[in-house]
Amino acid sequence: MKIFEELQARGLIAQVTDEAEIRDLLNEGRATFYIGFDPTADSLHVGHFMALCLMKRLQMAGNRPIALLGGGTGMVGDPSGRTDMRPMMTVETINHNIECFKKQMSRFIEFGEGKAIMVNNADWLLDLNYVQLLREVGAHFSVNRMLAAECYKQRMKEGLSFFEFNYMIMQAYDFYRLFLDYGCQMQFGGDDQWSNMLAGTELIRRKLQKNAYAMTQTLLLNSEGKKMGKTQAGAVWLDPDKTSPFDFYQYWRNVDDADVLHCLRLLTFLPLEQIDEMDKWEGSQLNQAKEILARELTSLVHGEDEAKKAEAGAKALFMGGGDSEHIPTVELTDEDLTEGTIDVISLLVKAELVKSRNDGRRAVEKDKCVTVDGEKVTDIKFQLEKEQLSGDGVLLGKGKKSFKKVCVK
RNA sequence: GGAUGGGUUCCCGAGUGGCCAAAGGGGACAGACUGUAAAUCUGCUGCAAAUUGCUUCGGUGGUUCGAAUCCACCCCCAUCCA
Repeated sequence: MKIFEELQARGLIAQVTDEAEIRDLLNEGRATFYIGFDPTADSLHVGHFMALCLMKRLQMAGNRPIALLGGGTGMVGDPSGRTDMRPMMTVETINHNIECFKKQMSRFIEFGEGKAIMVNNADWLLDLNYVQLLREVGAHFSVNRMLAAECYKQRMKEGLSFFEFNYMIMQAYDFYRLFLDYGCQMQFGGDDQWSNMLAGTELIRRKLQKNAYAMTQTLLLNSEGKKMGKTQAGAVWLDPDKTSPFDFYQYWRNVDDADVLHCLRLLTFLPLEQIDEMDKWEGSQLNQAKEILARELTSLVHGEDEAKKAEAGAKALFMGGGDSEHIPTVELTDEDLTEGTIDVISLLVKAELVKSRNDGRRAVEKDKCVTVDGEKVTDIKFQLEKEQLSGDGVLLGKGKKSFKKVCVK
């Protein structure tokens, strides 16, 4: 099975401009393509991960990827799929985020001579002259058509500033520049990028009378049509300091039954035959599929060692016994203790198992769901001595799912 | 610039002088049931030195014993007109 067919079989392809042409270019390894990443945060998230996987798959098939960092487009912010304007980021934030992105990306994609290329659109966007741009590029855009684009339609109710309206033009210009400078004839991206990407192919056609292609990737949605990779605490980050490998593992271990197979196809590199085999599993057997999903992804993102640790920790907590060494641990210092003791509520707050002292009080008194080493604690005055917390510490639990080991250094 | 309607807690949204830390729904969290799933049912959801106190209804001032609610000015958003 060739790469294009595999992408299709995995359900990764959402829309294409010219299927026959794209298939040939990709399958023959002749494509130079780009994917843009706007530095909206100081870590990549799951959506970016999918894009990186796509780059990797295509790179393995002999194609040349360009990772475009949006140092210029990030100055504006893509209004697609949003109901309000993104907060404007400072140049410092943007640059910092770009550095973070670079580090994380290099872990997935091979950059360098004859390999993938990394560019920053700040290099050309920031120096553009307004009037000149209007004449050279603006003349090729029809406002009527732009307004009809799906990504702007959603914003017609809530309001769309002229500032954001220009985003599409910037992205189109990026494609045009990469086409000229690197012979990049394809752009890939999330399905929400479709209109922006088409703007690019059209700009190239109008200015150069040349063909360029676009293909969008399925967005990672769950069976209810909501974006995956979000939790109440925000996104599931790839940065281990923002989302620990354990939490990352748990996120995938806990996906809905209805979504496991879908995720395996879209996100892992496991052979399709193996995934099809799992597709026959039912009921509680799906738990195995979830374990595989969690292990595979954690391994890809954080390395095999971290994946094993996360798995061991999870087994210790939920399957009984096992190796408790790898349960996420919070280390306290003497300053966290008062006269060598600490009360449960403070402990819950320090361990970030509750969001406030009130929340902790409720958990203890009302929900009665707090445990210390498996013993239920229902008295908010409950104190822990330093001796209990030294060494391995104690296992603090809130409910059946949230646990932290707490110890004093 | 003009007219009209708006800005309420994580989100949607009710509330037009005290009974308001603010209805209802969603989400989140906890419990029952399970398979660390879903669905369902129940509880719960501002903060703290907790029978009390403090902060919150776009902002700043004002009226009042008392303001999310009334007044003034300002900021922001939508729709129509320019």
